[in-house]
Amino acid sequence: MEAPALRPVPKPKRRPVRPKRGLPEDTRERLIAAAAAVFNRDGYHGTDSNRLARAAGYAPATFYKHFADKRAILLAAYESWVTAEWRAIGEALGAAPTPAERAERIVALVLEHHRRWKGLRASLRALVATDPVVRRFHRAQRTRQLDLLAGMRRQPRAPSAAARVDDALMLFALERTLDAVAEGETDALGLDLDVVLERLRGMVLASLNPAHA
Amino acid sequence: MEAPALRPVPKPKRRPVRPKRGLPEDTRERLIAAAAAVFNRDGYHGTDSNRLARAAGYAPATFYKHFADKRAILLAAYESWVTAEWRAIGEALGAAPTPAERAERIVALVLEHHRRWKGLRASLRALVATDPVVRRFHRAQRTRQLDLLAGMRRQPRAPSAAARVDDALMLFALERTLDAVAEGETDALGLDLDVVLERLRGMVLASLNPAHA
Amino acid sequence: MEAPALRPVPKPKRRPVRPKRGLPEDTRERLIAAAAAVFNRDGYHGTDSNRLARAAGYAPATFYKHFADKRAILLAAYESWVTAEWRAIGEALGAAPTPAERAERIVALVLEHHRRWKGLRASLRALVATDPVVRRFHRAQRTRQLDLLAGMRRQPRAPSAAARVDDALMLFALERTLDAVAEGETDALGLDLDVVLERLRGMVLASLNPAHA
Amino acid sequence: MEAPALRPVPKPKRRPVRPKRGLPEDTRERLIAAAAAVFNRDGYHGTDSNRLARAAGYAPATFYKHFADKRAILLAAYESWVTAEWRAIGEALGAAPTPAERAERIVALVLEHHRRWKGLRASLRALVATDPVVRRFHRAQRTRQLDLLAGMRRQPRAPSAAARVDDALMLFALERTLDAVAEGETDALGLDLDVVLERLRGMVLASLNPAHA
DNA sequence: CATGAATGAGCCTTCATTCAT
DNA sequence: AATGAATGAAGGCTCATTCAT
Repeated sequence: MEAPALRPVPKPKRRPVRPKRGLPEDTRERLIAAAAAVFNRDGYHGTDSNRLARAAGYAPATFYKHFADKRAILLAAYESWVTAEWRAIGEALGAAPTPAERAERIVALVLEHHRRWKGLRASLRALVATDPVVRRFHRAQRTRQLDLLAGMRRQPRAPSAAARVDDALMLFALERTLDAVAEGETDALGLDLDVVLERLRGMVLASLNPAHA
Repeated sequence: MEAPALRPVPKPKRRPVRPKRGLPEDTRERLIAAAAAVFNRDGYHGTDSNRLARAAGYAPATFYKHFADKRAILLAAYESWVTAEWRAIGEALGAAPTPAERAERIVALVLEHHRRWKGLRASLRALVATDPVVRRFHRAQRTRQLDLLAGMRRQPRAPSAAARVDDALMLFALERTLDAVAEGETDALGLDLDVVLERLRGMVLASLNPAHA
Repeated sequence: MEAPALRPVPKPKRRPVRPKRGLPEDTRERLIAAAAAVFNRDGYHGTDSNRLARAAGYAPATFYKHFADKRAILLAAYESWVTAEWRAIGEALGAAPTPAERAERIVALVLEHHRRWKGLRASLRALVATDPVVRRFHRAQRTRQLDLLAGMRRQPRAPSAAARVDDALMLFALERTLDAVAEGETDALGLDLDVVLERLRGMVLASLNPAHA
Repeated sequence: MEAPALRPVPKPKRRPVRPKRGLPEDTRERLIAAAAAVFNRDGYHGTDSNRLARAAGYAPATFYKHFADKRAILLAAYESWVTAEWRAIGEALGAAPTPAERAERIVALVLEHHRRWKGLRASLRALVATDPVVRRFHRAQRTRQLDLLAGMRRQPRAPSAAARVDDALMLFALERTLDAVAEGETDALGLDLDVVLERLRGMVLASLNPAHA
């Protein structure tokens, strides 16, 4: 599936132009895009399916023609989000020749993504913590992410168990820290952003380039 | 405030004995303990205030005599949880002579706590992500935690900005990883638990003992 | 259970006096009485649980404190109805010395009941036809009714299979015909009410007094 | 109007072949046949007009090109049902020389019809009880049925009021009892089917042949 | 201090029906 | 003639919270 445009819309509130009678796929993508924006702004527990439909310019019933329930659209929005992030990283890496540059790009892009989708990520974490289905989905993404990371490494020899642990721990730390940065937690703790990012770049580089470690 | 007994109760469901008319402070603590247990089992959004009250043996209205709202009791349970964890760590450290032993104790204790209070922590993360008041409270705890950690270090010279960043990053990584362990995420990813814990011990030791790094 | 007052209330529509804070049993009976009246007036599919609650002077949530769903209150109303009818018949029979008088009383009382609760009975039939749980309940009532009828007979010797069939067929015919009378179907067909009732009395009498047949 | 094929279809669920663009009359009959089958299976309140249309291989809007609303198609299905039953009875009577054989045929055929269209009849009863328009329609059918029955009698002398009452009561009893048989109510009451049918045959015979009574 | 019956607002979901193609 | 995406109104049910006792 092509990822729908994941850009936060600036509080539509009033009904946007009615996109009456579009292709189902377009409707679905409009719903996903609107839901991502609304979740990002109001949180999963802060909206309801009627509002999600209205935000995309549709009536309540239209929502249920495309998604079984609120959770289903959250998963769809999550998938879009992951796809968009990975595509961005993939593109950036193609243009970065040295491992150091790649590490820098990764940190920068992930931070940007976490910043832009701060609220959506928060809702996601809330549901991963709470909802078994969302948790399953989340773990599948994580597995793919680990595999991708293994493939990025310079000398992909037989991947040792320890290497996979290191990758996973790096991902946990990277993600958790950049969420903290995005949400202002590091600021609140008085941490210097440049130092934080420098450390993260080091972590990512060490992970991509384990020979030098 | 003394932390109330934070032990997960195994599905009370049936009304416990009514402690009718005790000291207000006792009532409050019973409510907190019951709420912690119920949040841990069913999640914050998985219960309601009536059930919290009943789980402690009180009527709905009694709940509101002691807490302004549902969030307030979550915060109280959170505070209890943090207090209990820190007290346990403090006690354990007193009995651990070498930095390596201290690191080991810390990892073991935090893991045990995260395992036991898996559900409560999940709810907490959900609300930190969502609710500004909970977030503020959470940051205050984090600040205290950072200060505590700085105090634990062998040579508490002038704490550099970089050192505080390292501490914070270590805490993020430790906490995030042990949540993953507690929730079975590392198992699902096929990671070897011993290796994971070994790495974490290394991280904590390096943090306690920066001179050796 | 004492049967609540089953008297059709004349269109309350506007909220009656709030019976705030009564005994649960009183509330339950008020809800049942109001539901019986509303079902009788608007039909089962013509109301909703919110309206049933309001008709009894309560808020929607109160309804669900006493009944699991709309069907549950229909069953309760049905039970009240049956209980009331049987009690009336029992009382009338006590005062009727001869079988002929008893037959007359039975026909008259059942007709009166069917007339008064025409709409409720219609809803009941609709649900018996449609809902397995209501059907089960209905059959249980019918069984009791058959047993009662057998007990009324003059010489209760070994009840033959054929006698039970005759009783059942009599009940089917009596009930169906009196529903037709109550709903105006016999009028619409141009049938003479006196003749209809005369025939029914004959049927009932033959059933009570099989020796003479 | 020719009665459309009234045969219970075994759970179409998946869209049947699209008969796109046929004669309007064909479309109408396909819709009626599908609706009869679906009402019979799921009940009037257990489906919606979209499903009825899809079951016949059409789109929702097509339904409303042929029927004013959901009730209209129920009435059409009802009419088909009655027509089919009467035709079957008419045919069977032509081949039955003696009154006793005729009575037997009538009971057997009506039972078969009630068994096959159990669910449709249940919905019908529900709506007759509830909806004035359906009730009117139902009474018109009943009047025709009474007239037919009067015509069947051996010596159609001046039809007395009492005779018409007897006919109507017989019809009520026959129909009600055979519904009970079809729905398993008589089984649930432990009634012997042979005895029940024997009694009904006697009733019908007495009605056809009043001179012998 | 504790009660528990009662609540209003609102969420999730469905359905009979329409309209632009 | 047929379509099918779209809909507004409403129904069933829950929950955080209150108030008379």
